[in-house]
Amino acid sequence: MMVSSLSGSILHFLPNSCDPPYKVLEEHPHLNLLSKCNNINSLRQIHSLFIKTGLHNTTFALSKLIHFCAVSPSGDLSYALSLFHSIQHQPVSNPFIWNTLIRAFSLSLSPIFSLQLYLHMLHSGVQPNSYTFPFLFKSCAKAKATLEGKQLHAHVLKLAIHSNPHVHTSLIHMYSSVGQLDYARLVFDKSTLRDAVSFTALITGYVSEGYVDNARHLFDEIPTKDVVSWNAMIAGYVQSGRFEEALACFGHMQEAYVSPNKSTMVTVLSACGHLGSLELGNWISSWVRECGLGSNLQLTNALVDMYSKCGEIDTARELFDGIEERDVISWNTMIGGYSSLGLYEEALALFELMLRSNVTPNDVTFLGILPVCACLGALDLGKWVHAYIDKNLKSTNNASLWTSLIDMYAKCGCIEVAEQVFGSMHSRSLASWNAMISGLAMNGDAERALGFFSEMANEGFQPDDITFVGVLSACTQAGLVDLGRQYFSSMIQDYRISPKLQHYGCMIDLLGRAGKFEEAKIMMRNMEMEPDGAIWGSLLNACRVHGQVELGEYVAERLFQMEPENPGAYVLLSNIYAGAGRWDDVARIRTRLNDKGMKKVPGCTSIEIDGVVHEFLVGDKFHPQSKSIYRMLDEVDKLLEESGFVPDTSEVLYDMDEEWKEGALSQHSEKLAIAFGLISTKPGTTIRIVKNLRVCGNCHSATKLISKIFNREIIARDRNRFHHFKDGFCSCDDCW
DNA sequence: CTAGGGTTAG
Repeated sequence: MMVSSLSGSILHFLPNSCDPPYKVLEEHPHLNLLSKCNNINSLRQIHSLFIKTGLHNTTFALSKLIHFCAVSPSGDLSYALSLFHSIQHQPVSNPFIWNTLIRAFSLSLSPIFSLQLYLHMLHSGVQPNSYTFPFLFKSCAKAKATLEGKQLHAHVLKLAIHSNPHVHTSLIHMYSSVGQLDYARLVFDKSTLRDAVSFTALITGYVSEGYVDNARHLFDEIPTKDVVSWNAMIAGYVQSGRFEEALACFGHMQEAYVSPNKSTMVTVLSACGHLGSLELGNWISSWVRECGLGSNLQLTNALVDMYSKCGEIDTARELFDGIEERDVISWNTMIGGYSSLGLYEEALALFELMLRSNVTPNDVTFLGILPVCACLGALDLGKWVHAYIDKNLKSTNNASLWTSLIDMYAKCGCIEVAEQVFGSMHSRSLASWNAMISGLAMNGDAERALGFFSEMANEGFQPDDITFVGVLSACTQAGLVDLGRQYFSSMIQDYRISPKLQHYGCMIDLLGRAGKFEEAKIMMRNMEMEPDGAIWGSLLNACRVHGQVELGEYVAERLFQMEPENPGAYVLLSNIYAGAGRWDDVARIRTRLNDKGMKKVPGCTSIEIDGVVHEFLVGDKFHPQSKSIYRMLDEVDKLLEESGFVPDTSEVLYDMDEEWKEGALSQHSEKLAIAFGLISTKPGTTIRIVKNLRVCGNCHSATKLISKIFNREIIARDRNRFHHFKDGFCSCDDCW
């Protein structure tokens, strides 16, 4: 919208005064009623009283009414407007009323309307004053109406009110928040007004454009820094992710004897959470109690966030439970806290409670819940979330929400749906490309993962370290040694990304599985950092695949030292011995494991039926439908036998890794889950299961056959990848 | 009678 240029006639217009003097009216008894009015209904009553007594004919009384419903939080802007229109028949020459309505729109969801009102004001011949412009500039800032803001700037200059401090600062603020730093700076530099307020307006502009160091220089120039300017600087560091500096700034603030307030603490708590500074967090917590601010919602939310980020989830929950009226941020913070600590059940339980409490979830809620769906393989819930987003949050610009959906579908094995979501995104982010690439890789489609990588480059996206984790893992899953090497060196040379542990992990896994042990060892020696347990672990797994007993023993010893509490290395080494037929050594390792009191993580498979997640352990008889499950299992085994399937008993020991020895092969958790899936879903439905460990060789062969016999697609997610079983084949080509 | 800068979840 363009504001017509201010004509001379309007500038020189002198409003007529048709109201009786204010003083007389101020003493009118009914006017005092407004000060006690606290809701729209009593306002209506007062309004009717005004009509009865004839007060409604005075602009002064109406302006009081309008002010109440336009600005008070319990007011009603449309009521204010109808009051305003009721006095349209006579010229509203009182700028106060116009200003009030312009202010009301600047606070509303459609601030741009205040500009329309401003135009209307000009056409009615009312001269804007120094009160009008701060509201207008706030609206321009909110609506990012740069062009209109510049025109209004011209009006300010014509009216010669640019040296008014309020007008001046709101102008700087407007240019700052639409990203026009040069103009903000120009306004600032042209004026002699250099108080903390105008400095701060400029500082936040620099911060939001990412120039936190420039902001700091300005900050240092402020003659007398007040709380707000300190808060702005601390928040600037927090927004730039420079949390240590935020805390240092907070320290300087205290040295300068400026007392912090609520906002200071809210901001500092956010930094504490990111840095895990529990000590400072606790100190602020007692500050909050001492100041009697324990019931302040913003502060409590910030404390909940800080505690959960510091891992003190129970303290966080206690605070959360103590909140009288939780807002959506309280819920999101708590759910996100559980989610990021891997406490999935708790996160889901709280989400359910949130919905039952009739709190409307928003995009941030789902950013906490979708990773839970992804980790648990809870596809039904994930689909529900997707439908909810489509229905209620369709217009969200939040690219990370769509990315979370892509990730969820990919991790639930629905790579086609993930791709549909990706295709429907309005503006793709780097993260969404990354999610697609690693999603395709983990679903065993290396070729398309690499295809997406080149496509993304064509669309002008610069890959980052996470992209390359996806690309390299695609190579690893598919055993593409040469390509993997090429991408690895291209990452370093062409993209100047220095490899991290995860990249080395992929490469060593890739080389080891291809039997290139020498090359893997050289790479491990040349790494800039110490290889971690995961890297030694993948080398040990490679030793298992290639029957490398001697190297395996060496690698296992390293792992025993590095991670004495991790039974994984013992299990893998015993597998290596079993594979070589060295049963005495198998027994020796098992004794060693038992002596240490370590237990193998039990194999556990889950399957979601109608939104409920059912978990199975080896030989598990706890399920309410246990009897029918075992009846189905017998039938499965019978059919397997009839089609010539011979259980590989050597694998019982060989694969102790996965299910130890306590259960018969046919009672492995994945088979229980599949049997349950067969009796609980309609024929032909895809069965999806999630296993916490790698799938065992015997079950893998059995599942391939089951997919053919029962004509079912079975999608199994194990610890690191997917197996799509169909017609007797698996997408992994029997290599995992 | 109104007015300027900072403030929580990802």
